[in-house]
Amino acid sequence: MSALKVHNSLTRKKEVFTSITPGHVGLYVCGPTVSGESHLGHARPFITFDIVFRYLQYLGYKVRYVRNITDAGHFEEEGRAAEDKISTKAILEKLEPMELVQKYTNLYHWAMRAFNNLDPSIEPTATGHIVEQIVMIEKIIADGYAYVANGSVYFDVEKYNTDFSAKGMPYGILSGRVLDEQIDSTRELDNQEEKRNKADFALWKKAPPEHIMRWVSPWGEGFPGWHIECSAMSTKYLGKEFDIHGGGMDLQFPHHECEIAQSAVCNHKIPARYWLHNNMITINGKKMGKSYNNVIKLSELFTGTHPALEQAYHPMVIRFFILQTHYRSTLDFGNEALKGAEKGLRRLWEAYENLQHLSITSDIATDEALNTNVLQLVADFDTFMNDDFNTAKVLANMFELVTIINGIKDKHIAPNAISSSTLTLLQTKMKIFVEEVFGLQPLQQQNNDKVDGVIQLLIDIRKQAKLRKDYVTSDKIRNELAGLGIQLKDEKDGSISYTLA
RNA sequence: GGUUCCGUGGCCGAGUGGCUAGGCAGAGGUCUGCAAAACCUUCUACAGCAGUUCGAAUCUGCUCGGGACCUCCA
Repeated sequence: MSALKVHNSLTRKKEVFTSITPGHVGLYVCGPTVSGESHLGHARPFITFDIVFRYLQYLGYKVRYVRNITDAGHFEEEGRAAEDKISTKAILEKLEPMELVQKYTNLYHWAMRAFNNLDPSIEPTATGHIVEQIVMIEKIIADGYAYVANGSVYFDVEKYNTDFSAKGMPYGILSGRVLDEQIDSTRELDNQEEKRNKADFALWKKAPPEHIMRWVSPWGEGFPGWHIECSAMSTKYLGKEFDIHGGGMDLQFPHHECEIAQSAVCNHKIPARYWLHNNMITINGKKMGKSYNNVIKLSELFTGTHPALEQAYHPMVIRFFILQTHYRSTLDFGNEALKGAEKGLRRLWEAYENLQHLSITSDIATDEALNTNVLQLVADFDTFMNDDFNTAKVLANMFELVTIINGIKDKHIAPNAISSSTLTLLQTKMKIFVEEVFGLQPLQQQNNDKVDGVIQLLIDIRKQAKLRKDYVTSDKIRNELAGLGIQLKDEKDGSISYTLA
């Protein structure tokens, strides 16, 4: 079997993946900031790296998957007036930050479960690691790469760049930026005057009196900077150097660049060997993001309650939609595309279920070419996934197999065209890739025995009506069941099956 | 302005030199009492121009168009 290759943003090349510790993989992915509800754009990295997590396990690795929750910082709740935060009301009327954080963490977990994303091995919170962050900042100050200014601490990017360029780790190594070029282009920010250099970034921010999230530190009351939590937590749980760091492309600069700088000072190494970045979901060609005011929240997506949505979309449709594209490409949202994904997924799933019920007794294939073709299509699942997780190509192969599966079921293809061992392999591999690697689930609920009994009864009545040529009755049964979302299908052999919408 | 990516048929998308992915939609057909489903066949492509090459969607240059990052952002 071919070796797994991944596109490493650090080297801008596709590289063979080898883990630091044989048999084990350390995977860190930047999780959500829980100051608001997750939207479709957020779904992409979590589904993308869920596939990475699942596939690495399929390859036999024991994976420690760390995905943080950012619950510290300068937060404002969506739609809540800013003055709430600085009010002097009784404590129960005030916005309690951990209450806000809890609310959105719960919503986030709800969405992750709906997508059938596996739980990460460790889900550390920034607020739970204030001490680790402070220790790390102290180390950076002690080494001379950070300075205190008016209760805040800033990272000295210029000094870092000078010293660490000599060690092969210039600031900008990940994003391909040259420090000198960007100094002029950095815009004005708050408290800019505290920084020695515009490119410097905060490790610790002094909390103004009205700020409600604050912790005691050697530099006074404040809260951690935007990048330090990931460095502190990835080091704690995965070590000074680990295998894969993932996240959205928009995090490449400055977030991941800053992480590298912080960790390099403390641990003398670039923290991760492979940096994987997923591309954005766009809407009308523009990135979905809160600054563009074009986000569709996951709850809106699942219920169809957003002006841009023509209908509700099942979480599995979203998952499938995302898998149809390679993770490094942008993916454009649209109702037509989502509806197409829904239909495609239904077709795939139905054939997948039918496949599990097929049986072939002969181990001699009567159609050698078809048999070979099936074996190749299945073998390529691994080949394509090993090529930087090309889920789109795997799905294309699956759909070619769908046609063959349906052909055998409908007897367009001879029952013994493929051998029983080929069928068994097909059944096994499809199950592994559809359910375990891709994490897909059926759109409809599992059939309930009682409901099934009722429907079978109606099917029998309809059959009898048809024999009498009483099409009024048979069509009534068919049409009214269809109205309830139950679709009857007359099979080639005269039997009738049904699907629930 | 700096860095960088992209432009594939009605829609979403795969694809880095030759073997025209795939899904959805459209058209015709088979099956069916009629449908649906399924299956078979089929129409729309590689932004434009020039170049390299026996041969380019794929390499090079230019033009046009769009995006991302440089600020919280998946």
